[in-house]
Amino acid sequence: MAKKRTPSFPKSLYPLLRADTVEAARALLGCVLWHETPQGVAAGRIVETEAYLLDDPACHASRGPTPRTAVMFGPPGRAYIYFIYGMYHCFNVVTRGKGTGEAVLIRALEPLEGLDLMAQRRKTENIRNFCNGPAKLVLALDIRKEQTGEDLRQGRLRLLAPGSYPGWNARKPPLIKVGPRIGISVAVDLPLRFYVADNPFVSKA
DNA sequence: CTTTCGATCCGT
DNA sequence: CGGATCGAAAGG
Repeated sequence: MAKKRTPSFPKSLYPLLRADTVEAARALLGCVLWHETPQGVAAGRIVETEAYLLDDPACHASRGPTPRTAVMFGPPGRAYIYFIYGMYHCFNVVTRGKGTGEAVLIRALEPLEGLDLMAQRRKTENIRNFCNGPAKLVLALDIRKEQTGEDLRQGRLRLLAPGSYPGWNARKPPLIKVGPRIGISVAVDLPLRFYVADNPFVSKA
């Protein structure tokens, strides 16, 4: 009988989250976002990210800490989830050390586990529409705003190593493409969006 | 207190 | 391309 592997946070990721947000945005591609609720587990591979930097007017933390963005100024590896457009939420991974407000927005996942739950929550049978957008993946995994501040190395909401599920060859990593960020009105031209080339689950090619 | 507007999604 | 929908944050 095969030994069942417990999903685990990639040890090498934490120093990177603390050190450099752009490198973190690249390194997060391929990692798995995993959420366990009373209904079961839903998980997907991260295929699209965006970096939000301190000196960047599009970054929520760029004008100093507020009640909403306080967690961005805390330790790395925590969840920052915010409410947007009156009806949606977006999920970020906090980066850098205490006092520095930066984060990586997770924009798209390739669905891996809990496809039935995702279909229910997203009210569609089309797998491509489960997690191909920042608010869509929050709905598909049923992530709540109250989970802001949770440590993504352990607990119900986790970041897992790329090898945690089949379908990722660390020896032959896919091409990473770079482009401008989406949905912002300032600093539009900065090349801070990263995505896996030729992946059908990215929100925009 | 009032106003503005947004790191989006969906149907047309 | 416009409508839905509401809280955070900036301004008076």
